[in-house]
Parts: sequence; structure tokens; C-alpha cells
Amino acid sequence: MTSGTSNTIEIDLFTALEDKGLRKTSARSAVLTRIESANDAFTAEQLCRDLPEVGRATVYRTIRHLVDAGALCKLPILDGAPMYSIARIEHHHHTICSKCGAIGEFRHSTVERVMRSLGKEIDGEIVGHRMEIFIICKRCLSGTNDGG
Amino acid sequence: MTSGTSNTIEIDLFTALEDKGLRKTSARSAVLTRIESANDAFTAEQLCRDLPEVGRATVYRTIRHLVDAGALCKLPILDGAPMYSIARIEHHHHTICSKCGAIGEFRHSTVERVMRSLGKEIDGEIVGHRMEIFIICKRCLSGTNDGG
DNA sequence: GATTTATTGATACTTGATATCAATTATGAT
DNA sequence: ATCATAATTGATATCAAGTATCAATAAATC
Repeated sequence: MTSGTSNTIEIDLFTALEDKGLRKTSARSAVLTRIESANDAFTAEQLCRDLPEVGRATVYRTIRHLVDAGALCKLPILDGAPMYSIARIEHHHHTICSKCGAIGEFRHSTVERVMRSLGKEIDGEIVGHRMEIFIICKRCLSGTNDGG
Repeated sequence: MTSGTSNTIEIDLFTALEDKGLRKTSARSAVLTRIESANDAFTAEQLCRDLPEVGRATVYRTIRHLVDAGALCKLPILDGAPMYSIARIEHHHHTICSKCGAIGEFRHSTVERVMRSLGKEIDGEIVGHRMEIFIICKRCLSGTNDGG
């Protein structure tokens, strides 16, 4: 089952669970492998659909563990279920296409600098931030994005 | 019923519905008046609780109309129901207390400047953005925030 | 291999939100 | 003001996302 080849991200995910003292089970392996293979952000329900052999509760639990461990980031979606993406080491932000909902990533050092200067203005202790850029993506702009 | 005094925001909300060709009913008036009196962001369920005389469906429908009309902005909350705040003319962002969930507002011109410079990096047309700062608010830091 | 303990997953439930539709109410015409 | 018409309401049912329960099962340790 895990006789696979790629071992860069998978180890991260497994390690994340190990570090929490969680057992390595086949159900969890299935979920992690599925997540690993994801190129884009995904919803919990998508995983459930793709992994009918794994119980819904387990899918949700595993996702929660990973978010908890910081291995996944949970992206709130305005109308609909949250999406998840693998947390890279570098802090980053997301672009969301207002037409098709496609999620992309970007990094921008100025954003981080702004955060630091905001500390003075804001009442309370800053523990994190999130920035989302709403766009119309290239595919939607060009009209190539029909049904997929 | 609308023999009130304040007419700055209320009119905006009513106008928003009028402009959509919607009738002025007492149920809607109750919802708008309640929203108008809100100093902070609120959830749909909060309105329902505060307005037991108005049906849940109507509360939700009215909120949807207002968001639709651009009079309210809908704020996705990571774990929980979205919150709504009256859309001011000025663009602003939100602080969210990670402990108690309290939502505040802030404005920062640098954020807007960053947005402009991001335009070059991002594939697609930017149509909007949202920034959220996660904080531990003063009340939670000081321990004053017990149960309220 | 037996024991202990975490994990699983079918099911029931919770919550936020929407669809249905008969009863009601606002608006426009008379 | 009254009537007719069409929008609105709200009790209820339903839906969707997600969580709690708990007996059965599978990992890890000995």
C-alpha cells in the first residue's frame, strides 16, 4: 500500500500524525495518500467521495488532526464547505477565482511586513493572519473554462 | 414603527431593498432595524434569537437580499456560521479573536497599496480581497472575558 | 500470540441554511 | 376606501456539513 515512490510530502503528513502520538492505520494512510496526490485544494466531502472505503467520520477526523498539527491549512469558503490545502513551510496566501472557485497560492513579503506594522494599531496580540485575493482567473477571463 | 430618529444607515438598508423592487414589510423593517442597531458583526442565528417574532426563513432571506444588494458584507468564519456587517463605504478588514471569536475592524492604507503591487504577480484580474488578522483580544488577554 | 488501547465506521444527531406552500399582507387600480 | 393581484411570510420539511456515540476492530506492546 505504501510501497510507493514519492516520499517528500507523505512523510510530512505521516510525521505530523506520528508527532501527535497517533497510530498509523490503513484508513489514515489512504486519506494521507489521497491528500498527497491532490494538486489543488479539496473539500472533506471530496475525500469522502474519493475514498468510499474509508468512513466519513474517519476522513473528517484525519483532516482535523492534520489541521491541528499544522500540516493542512483550512480555507474558509464564502458559500460552501471549507477547503484544505497542504501547508507548505513558507507562509502564503490564496487567490480565489470568483467565477470558478479555483484556488491558487501566492507569497508576498510586503504582506508580512504590513503585518508587523499593524501590530501597533491593533488592540490585542496578533497570532496569525490570512489574506485572500479574489480574482477572475485566466481561464475564466479567456473563456476556456467551460465546464471543468 | 419607522417613526424613529436615526436615518443615516436605515435608509441605506431600506433603499437597498427598494432598489431591488422589494416591498417594505414589517418583518423586513424589524430585521433592518435590528441590523442597524448592531455595532458589531452578527450571525443570522443571532438575529433569529433577537427577533423571535420574525420567522427564521424571513431573517435568512432578508440577509441574503442585503448581501446581494451590497449593503451587508458576509464574513466567512473559519469554524462556524458566517458573520455579517454593514458595508461601509470605506474598505476595511477584520480582526478575529481566536479565543472568543469577537470581530473588530481596522483600516490600513498599506494593505491597499500592497494589493496594487500584487496585481503584477497574480495571474488573472483582481476583483477584491479580504484580510483577516487573528488576535487574542484585550479582554481575553486580561482574563476579563469569562463567560460573555 | 495475548493484552491493552486507539481506531474505526454505521448510525444518530446537531447546526446552519434552504425549499415548500397555504395563509397573509402590501401595493396599485378603481 | 375597497378590491384584486402578486409578493411575502413562516411553520414545516428538508438538505448539507460536520460531530458524538459506541460496539466491533485493528495496532502496538509485551
